[in-house]
Amino acid sequence: MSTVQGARARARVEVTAAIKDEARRQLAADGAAKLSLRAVARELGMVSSALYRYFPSRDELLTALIVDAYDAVGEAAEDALAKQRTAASPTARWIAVCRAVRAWALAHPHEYALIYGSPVPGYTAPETTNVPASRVGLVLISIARDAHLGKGVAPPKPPARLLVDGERMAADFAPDLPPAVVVALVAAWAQLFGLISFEAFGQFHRVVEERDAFFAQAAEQLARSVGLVLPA
Amino acid sequence: MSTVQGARARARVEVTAAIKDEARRQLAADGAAKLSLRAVARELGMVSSALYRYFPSRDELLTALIVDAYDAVGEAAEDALAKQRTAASPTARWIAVCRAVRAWALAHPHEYALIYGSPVPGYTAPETTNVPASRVGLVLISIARDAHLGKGVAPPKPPARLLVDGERMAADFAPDLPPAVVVALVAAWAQLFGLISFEAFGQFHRVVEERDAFFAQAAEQLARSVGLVLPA
DNA sequence: CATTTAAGAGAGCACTGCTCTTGCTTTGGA
DNA sequence: TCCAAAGCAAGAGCAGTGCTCTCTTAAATG
Repeated sequence: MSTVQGARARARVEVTAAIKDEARRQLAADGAAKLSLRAVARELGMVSSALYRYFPSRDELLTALIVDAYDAVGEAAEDALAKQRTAASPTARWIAVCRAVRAWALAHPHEYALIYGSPVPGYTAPETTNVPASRVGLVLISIARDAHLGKGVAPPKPPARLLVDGERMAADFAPDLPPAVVVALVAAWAQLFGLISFEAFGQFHRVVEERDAFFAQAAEQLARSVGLVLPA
Repeated sequence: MSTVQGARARARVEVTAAIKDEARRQLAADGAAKLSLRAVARELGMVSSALYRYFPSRDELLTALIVDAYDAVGEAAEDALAKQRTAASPTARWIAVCRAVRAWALAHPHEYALIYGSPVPGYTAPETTNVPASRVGLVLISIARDAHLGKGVAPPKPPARLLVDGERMAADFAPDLPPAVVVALVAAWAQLFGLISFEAFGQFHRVVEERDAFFAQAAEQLARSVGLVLPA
């Protein structure tokens, strides 16, 4: 697919990309609330109505940016893992991935807010975001799987009803992981983004100063909570 | 203070309250992005320019709602603690407070998003929000203090630079707590809101179904991470 | 009672998302 | 090759927004 179609089609993907780029620029500068279709069009030298040939509404443009943002964090996480895949211990890999996600968030706070802050559009995230949204989670799962194939400290056993959830999730994502580990992983996943969100959204202002060290410490504790053993 | 001033002054506080109430209604209905000064004024039977006698801008109105929301969660947490103060173990109190905060968030998702989601206004939260914003944190600290005055499992020792942060925070909020515990508390605080935010913002959609049990399990793990011992 | 003060009403500015109609250009089939 | 069909840009226009003025009326103060 994407064979050499007519020049018209190529122009279309270029304009589409230009719109997204300019929108991302404005997003990074002023935040999602102030992203204006008219301003994007103005900056691109076209009239606002022309932009509707490419994105049927402002929310659709935002959705496109959301998908791109999910892919960007996901890629950051996957790259961090790839760089450490063979050498380091599972715990070191876990911490490296956590660090990478945090670094991306702090470097792109508005894009981060778009995906992990309050949902901006009419409350329902489109289905197209589901796959890119799970990339970071899958990276974390893969680290835990590698670790638990060897030895690993089992997390505390959850009650039976929760284990049902854990089994279903394990069936979907990691058939060889014990359900209790999957449950702990999901919790760690949410907690990781709690740490990052508080830092990115300014909740640590005048509270935590040594943020790198603080985050490293917390990421280590998260690794422990999913049963990864610490290097001596 | 607040002595019986003229009837005009009383009308002012009443109108101010009515504006905030209507704004809160619209916030709960459609979210912060769609909160409109003109719509609030319209609903109250006044003209939009009159509203500016009470709030100098839309952001100031939002700030007032933010302060109220912080106070509401804070009160929910304090009430939950008060109900269990004498009877239950520190761990049970911790979980009760966590549950109360979560319940408030799920009951008022838009107000929750206002304070723990992406920062809406021009990036700087006013200083007036600082005190109400710390109420939940103070409740968590007080539970840990009660527990650690007796016995408690010390969290892993952070590196020296981080301990400096911990000592400063301890000096501010809990002089009798070991710095390492304070550091762990702040991490648990952020992680708690990570769990709640993911649930409130729909990130657990089609992932976690047994959310009550899941949250209880995670809250228990958080208690453990700050050194609270579990009841046998 | 006179005067200062506060509040509401209304018009208006600059902006937004979005729709509709009007022309122009590229495209693909006869 | 020509011609209809489709894609695209432009412009006007609608309804809505935050916010700022001016004007008038009602209350509080001296």
